[in-house]
Amino acid sequence: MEKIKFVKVIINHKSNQTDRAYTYKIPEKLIGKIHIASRIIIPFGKGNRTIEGFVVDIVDHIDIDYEKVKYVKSMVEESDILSEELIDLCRWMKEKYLCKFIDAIQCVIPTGISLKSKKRIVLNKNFKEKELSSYRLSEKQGKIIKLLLDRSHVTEDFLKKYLQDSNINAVIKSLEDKNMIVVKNALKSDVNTAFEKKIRLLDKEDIRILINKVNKNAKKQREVLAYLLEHKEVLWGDIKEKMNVSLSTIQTLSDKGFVEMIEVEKRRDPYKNMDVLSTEALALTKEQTFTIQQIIPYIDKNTYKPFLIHGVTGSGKTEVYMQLIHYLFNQSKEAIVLVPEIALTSQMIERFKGRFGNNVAVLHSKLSLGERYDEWNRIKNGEVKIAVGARSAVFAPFKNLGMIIIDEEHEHTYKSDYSPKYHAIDVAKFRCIQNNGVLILGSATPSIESYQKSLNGEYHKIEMRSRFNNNSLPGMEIIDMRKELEKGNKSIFSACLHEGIMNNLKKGEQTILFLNRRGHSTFISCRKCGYVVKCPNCEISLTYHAASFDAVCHYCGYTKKPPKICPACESKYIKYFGVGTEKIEVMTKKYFPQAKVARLDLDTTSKKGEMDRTLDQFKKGKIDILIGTQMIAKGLDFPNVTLVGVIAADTNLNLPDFRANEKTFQLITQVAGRAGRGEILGNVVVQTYGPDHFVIDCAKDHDYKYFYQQEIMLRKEFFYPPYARLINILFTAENEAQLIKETHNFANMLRGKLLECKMNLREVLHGPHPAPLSKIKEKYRWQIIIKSNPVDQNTIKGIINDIRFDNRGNHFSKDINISIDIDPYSML
DNA sequence: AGCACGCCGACT
DNA sequence: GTCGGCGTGCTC
Repeated sequence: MEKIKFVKVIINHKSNQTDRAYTYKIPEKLIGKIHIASRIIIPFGKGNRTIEGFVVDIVDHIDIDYEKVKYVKSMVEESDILSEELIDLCRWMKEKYLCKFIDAIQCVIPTGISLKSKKRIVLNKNFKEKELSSYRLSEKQGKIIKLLLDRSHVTEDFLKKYLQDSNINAVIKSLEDKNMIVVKNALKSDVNTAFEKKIRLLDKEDIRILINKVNKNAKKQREVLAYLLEHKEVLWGDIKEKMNVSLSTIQTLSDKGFVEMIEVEKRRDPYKNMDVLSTEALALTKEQTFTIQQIIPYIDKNTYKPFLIHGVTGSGKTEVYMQLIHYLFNQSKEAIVLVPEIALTSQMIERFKGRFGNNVAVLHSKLSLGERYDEWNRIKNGEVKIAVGARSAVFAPFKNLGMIIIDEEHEHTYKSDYSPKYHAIDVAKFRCIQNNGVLILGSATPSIESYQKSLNGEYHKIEMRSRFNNNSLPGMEIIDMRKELEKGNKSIFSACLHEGIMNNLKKGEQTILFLNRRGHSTFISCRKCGYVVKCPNCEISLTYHAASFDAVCHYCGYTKKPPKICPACESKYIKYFGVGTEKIEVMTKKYFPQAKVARLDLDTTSKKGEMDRTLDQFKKGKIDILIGTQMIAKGLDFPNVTLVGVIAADTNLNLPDFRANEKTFQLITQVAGRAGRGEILGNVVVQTYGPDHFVIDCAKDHDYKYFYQQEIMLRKEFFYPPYARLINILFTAENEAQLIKETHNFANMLRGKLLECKMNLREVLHGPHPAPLSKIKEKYRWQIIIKSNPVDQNTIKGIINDIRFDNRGNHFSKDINISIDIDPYSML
């Protein structure tokens, strides 16, 4: 007799209490079919409701009561969406980020694919309409029955919308108890494979003879046959458009046995309308060749090897990436290319599609569920060899992964905001080790952590110092805005920047103005009593948007008209302070009425395609001055831009954030890189109130190394990463008093256990205290920050987990949400 | 998540 | 004395 085997299953419930592997028996019919990573359906709970689960292990014996163990019900039709490699990755993520196993799985599989139980409600066959009056029904019950008398069924989701109530379980149950309705449960995913019709010629006999068999009057049928003669098979959508035929024509031909209609899987292609310029490999500079030569041996060797390419903007990193990938192809291995965000993605995608055509799949959040799913499937099925995308593309399910490239590796977008708060570099490293792949991090301004690793040998460092056309880096001018004020210039433009813009307008060259704050005025305040207009849901000040005359909360979107009279002291001296991009736009139009001005920030790009439209206009020279936030700092490559103005370089410099210097240096360097990418030398004007700060100084001289030396000393002195490792535990709740109590409770337990481990409390534990954003969307936020020696972090993670789950009789209220961020990007 | 169990207030 | 409210605890 064959040994009965058991599977360990992670079930698809996002509850802390079900975050463990459940054991199931494998029914005979599934033995040999189920393997690790299979997606299966299992009965769960008292009513044996069916839910989705993922096999994480297969074992021979178990240590729980055999009778208690249930059988696996079936396998999901699309069962192999995960692989053993990815399950291992999830297990690692669970440990590393202290998240639930299922959260890690959700992160790795495409959104929308997981099965949700959807209730379908129909009338009970035994229920007679004429007896309706004999039931005493509540208003809601009556509404549901009335609805069901009109239609065959309703779904739970529909009912929720119809009754405008998300809590409808009770009312459904009550009708079920009265035997009036029947509830059917079905597991469904939000995203499905799309199909389309394909028409194919059945070549039984010579087609020319066939055509003559068709009635001469049936002109359309003959046309279709003639077309098919040439093309053999054709998609219904295509032929419909081209020849204006109706489905009945095809149906007739099919009935006659001339053609057949088959359903084929359809790939929704998000870029089908993109006309890409196909490119050939460019001739390489010496430096590029040298870079590639250093990496290729490791591709050949088939071992894990991480590289940091420190290359100035315009040094031609992308061409290096593409040629490396081309080399990888010869080894029939696949590559993932990560880019920070969507603004950058489109230029990168264009270049990759241009070079590699249909071998590229694209993954990012702006795609629809269906599009993303299909792109993911193209990767899964080996139809493509390259995945280009944002953070989550690091999970691309390639079978033979050879390389992961992370461009602009210092970008904060590689760190996830949602649980698990993973960092794409960590995940990429893990995947490359698993697959013996090459990891390539590229940046002009590497993160302090990465650069340190490249100095201590953990990463192989490669430098690219010269710009592609041998252009020099743009000249930087630092303007002390305090001196401007002394000279009587109260405008937001220094004399120097003003003159530069004027000159550019005369010469017909373009200008970019950068400010990292959107809106018109960043806060509204009473000059008499100091009252500041704040969001009632979030503890932050509202930003004034002049276009709509609204005061808007940038965290929750709360909007109201700004007060004309101070609500606190009833004075009329309400003033608008702080400058945002919207105000810059207004001022620019005022000072340079002859210029064509456009603005790019979150407010102007919320409409789909708006961003590409503006950038296209800019590219065509229809815009003289482009104003924007972060999103114009990165990647844009316009040769006619010869002047970049940084309106206020130090907005972030004085924030209580250990990464403030790093962020500022990176931002100035990046924005500066937008200037002088063409034939003409570029110029950058940086306005600041603190021109002596070493960050400004280093940025001016394009001196990353000196910046690094200064900054790493500060990190050491104040015990910050990479010398320390951070953990941020964020507690949120609506009830502030309870939140504070529970947070302190947690901190006390933590303190006790840390003492047991002989940790230096003063150094390690910070807080609890209100989070820098102490209230967002009606929820109060408190946090505990743990700063430790890198070697101690695992111990501390263990302690946190113990407190979270092992505290029987001392548990934390369900009303309090605990979110753990391991190695947070910043403390803000 | 969702379902059963169990303990308190409003009603027949 | 019972119906039903939802707080609590468990699901292989």
